[in-house]
Amino acid sequence: MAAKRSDAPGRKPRRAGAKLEPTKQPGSEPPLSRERIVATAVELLDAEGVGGMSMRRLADRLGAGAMSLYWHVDNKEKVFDLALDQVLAYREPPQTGEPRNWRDEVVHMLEDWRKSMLRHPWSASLLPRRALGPGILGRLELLGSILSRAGVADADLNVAIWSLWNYVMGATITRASFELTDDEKAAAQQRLSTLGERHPTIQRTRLLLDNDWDGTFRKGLDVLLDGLAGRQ
Amino acid sequence: MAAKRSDAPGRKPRRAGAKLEPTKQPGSEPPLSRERIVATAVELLDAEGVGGMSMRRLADRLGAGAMSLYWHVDNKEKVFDLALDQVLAYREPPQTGEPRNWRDEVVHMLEDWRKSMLRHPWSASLLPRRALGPGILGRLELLGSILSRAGVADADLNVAIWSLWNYVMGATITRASFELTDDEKAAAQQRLSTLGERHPTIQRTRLLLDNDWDGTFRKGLDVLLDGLAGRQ
DNA sequence: GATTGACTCGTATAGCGTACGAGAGGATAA
DNA sequence: TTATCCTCTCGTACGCTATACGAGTCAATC
Repeated sequence: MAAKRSDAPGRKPRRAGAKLEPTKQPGSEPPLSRERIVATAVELLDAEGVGGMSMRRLADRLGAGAMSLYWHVDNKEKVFDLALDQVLAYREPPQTGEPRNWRDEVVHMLEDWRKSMLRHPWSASLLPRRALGPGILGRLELLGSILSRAGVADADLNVAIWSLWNYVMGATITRASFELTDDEKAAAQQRLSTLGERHPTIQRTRLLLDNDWDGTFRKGLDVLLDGLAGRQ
Repeated sequence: MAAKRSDAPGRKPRRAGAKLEPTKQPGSEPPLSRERIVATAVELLDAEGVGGMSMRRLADRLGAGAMSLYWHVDNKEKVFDLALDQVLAYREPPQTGEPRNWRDEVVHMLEDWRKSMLRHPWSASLLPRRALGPGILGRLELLGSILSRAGVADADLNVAIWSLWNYVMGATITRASFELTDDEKAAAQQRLSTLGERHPTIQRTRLLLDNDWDGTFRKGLDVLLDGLAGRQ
């Protein structure tokens, strides 16, 4: 009887013996594993987007049967969670010795966060399903520790962390969802001039036509950090 | 031959004559229309969530065949877009005569925005698919005009608008995705204490256990507005 | 009366997530 | 050596999905 593999947290799924690989056909795939499934899911998501990621197609890419995946992973939702957390994890930079000031540190980490997500645009649309994996937790911890070292009082720390998180997530999701608009930009332009009298302000400032996403992100982040800095 | 109804922007789908209803069976449904489809989709989404909203079930609720919907609506994606924009539209308050200061105005509008979305939690997870419907555009215009009247220079206006938008969207999406956590809270608590040594800061500040979402939202918004105000 | 256009919907196709249970194959116990 | 067990794979099947296609209904118009 195939008892579903338990989900105990510390479990290592590798074979006990772990001598040499079972050597199926030479040139065949390595054995399935949660890690390989997640890595391949990220590839598939990158290539085909959220809609193109099906368990069958994922299994195909892995050279396995669709149902084999379910031994390693509860369900499709779980695959999404794992892929998302993997993408969001912070790979600490080599830590060049000089200690930056806290603002630069925060900006660097948050810009990296945003960049990581934009490199995998599907991650933005997956985010709304909560997934507090180790990757996200690691980022939050790092952010909190920087701010704390910078002198933010514990009583204000949660507000500071969540404000920055909210800003980054909102900016990234917005940016990612506006990604594929090139022919749509013409339509937006047209619609905007049509609706100009109803929307004079955003037409005047060309809000929807501004392309400097990175600059706008950075400037808004500065505004937020100004507000935080003024609080101490 | 059933030529698909065109999507020209100004079109009014109603019957030309529009005398009295075709009087099918007494007590039967009113005729299909885009408006009725969207309204019912919102109901269905409220009741069953994103996963429970299928074209068949929507058609059932409307007392129609599934394929009938496609005369009024391009595809399921479009239904989502329309439902989202409907929920996000700003129903201007009765406008009590006294003109508030700009900060209160901004806060009021943004809190209403957030509340509108949290009333329909699925809207947060739908947001990442861009949908620049009239509802969202109306909000953006209003926000821009308030800020402009408050003295924000045109050169800074886009950054201000996007910063606030980003913050609200991030906060709302985060909040909505953490919604259903009651038994999970125990798990989070446990995991947090287990991982306490790896995440000392967020454990100390009880980041994940803080329940005062509304207060945190408001405080963070104040931080951001402080930053904006200090810029003039 | 004939024609047209707006609208409804039955049927069918291709795909989906995943429950179920059989079975392969190595490890262990007898 | 044989029997048992555990881990892992996967073929089949079920119920569901979005939607393409085309036939059919009915009111308005010519």
